[in-house]
Amino acid sequence: MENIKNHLSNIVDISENDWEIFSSKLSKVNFPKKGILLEKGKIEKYLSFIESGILRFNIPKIEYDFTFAFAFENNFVSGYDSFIKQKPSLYNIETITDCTLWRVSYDDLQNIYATTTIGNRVGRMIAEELYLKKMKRELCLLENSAKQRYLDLFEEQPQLVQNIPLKYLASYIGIRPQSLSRIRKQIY
Amino acid sequence: MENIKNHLSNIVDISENDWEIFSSKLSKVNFPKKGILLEKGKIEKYLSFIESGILRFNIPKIEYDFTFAFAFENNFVSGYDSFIKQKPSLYNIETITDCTLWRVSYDDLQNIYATTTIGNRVGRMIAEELYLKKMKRELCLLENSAKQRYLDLFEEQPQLVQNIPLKYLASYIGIRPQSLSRIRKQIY
DNA sequence: CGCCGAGTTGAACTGAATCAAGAAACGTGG
DNA sequence: CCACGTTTCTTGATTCAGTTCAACTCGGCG
Repeated sequence: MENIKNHLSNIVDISENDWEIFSSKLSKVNFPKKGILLEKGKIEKYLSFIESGILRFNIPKIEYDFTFAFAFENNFVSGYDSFIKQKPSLYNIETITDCTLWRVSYDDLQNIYATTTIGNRVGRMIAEELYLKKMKRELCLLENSAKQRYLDLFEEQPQLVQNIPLKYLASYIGIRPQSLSRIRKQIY
Repeated sequence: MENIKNHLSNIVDISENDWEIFSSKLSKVNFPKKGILLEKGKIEKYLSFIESGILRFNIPKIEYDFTFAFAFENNFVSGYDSFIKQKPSLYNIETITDCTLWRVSYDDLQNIYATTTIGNRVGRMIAEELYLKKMKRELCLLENSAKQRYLDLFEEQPQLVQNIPLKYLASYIGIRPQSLSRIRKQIY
């Protein structure tokens, strides 16, 4: 829980009082490996902070299971578009490893938004943070080759990439598992 | 200015009073075609709403000028990452056509954030909106072929795409101008 | 032990990049 | 308002990265 505070403090000053209000609504949850946090078609009820573990965002397609994002320790995770609009999610979120999360429900968060200033600040900061991440990714997808994207990911999350099956990584990078296998071979 | 209110009303209820506070800080600016809103290396001072016109986000590279995003009428535009962190921007924002904008300065916005609830709500909503757009784009870049991305863009912004030079579009779609030229040929 | 999903490897194919040259459109100054 | 230079667009030939289809290996698990 201390990690969440640190994480938020990096972006904005939070008074003890504000932190009390926010943190009182957080509850701890454990998910086993391959657990489903959010199912396609369902509405996201939570905004979660990852204490430990790795998750993936995926679209279960007819042809193949398509992974387009990951979430790691000490970050927020949510089917944020579904969460914001409270409409059915277009994708699943599932755990790749065992996970421990701290989460706040939509209703509680709306309550915090409505009754406190810090709520909206925190909400804004989280949205901004997620935006920056997507922005970075957009540039990465446009500018870099598949090989470079793999190397980048590896550099950012070295120890974690080891734990993710190749096929998920391939899909995230935007190529086929066969191609990533060849790229790996070419690197080592 | 009424457009901004409508735009925001679509996402959240704003009281007349809140609107007064927010709108009092907005000022109108005109930019000619090829005008520079934000220069790489400078810090973004404004969050702007586009009353009319089209803009592009670009990175001036050694090899070639790289356009990675556009902004259209009735949307917010800002070097948002630079704006949020008040750090030098990694890219330019320039106008493709003549533009009329309504903008609020960083300081005024921080002031609104600090003194009102609606400020943070609006800020949160804008960040969320930008995030949703990037999210959509991420999926588009990963799932679709260059041809499909072009058709998508064309469908979304038909009359506007006409006004954008091919080379900017190509770069946005993630291919070379030559390739887009061939794709166009293939379509018509 | 045998199965199954994950990863590797090969060969043929395809979409897009690159290099290069010419045509069209555009802007500026005379 | 035309002439010129510059930028943008088109088209061709070649190369390359990544796809597809297919066969095979490896490791884990019932």
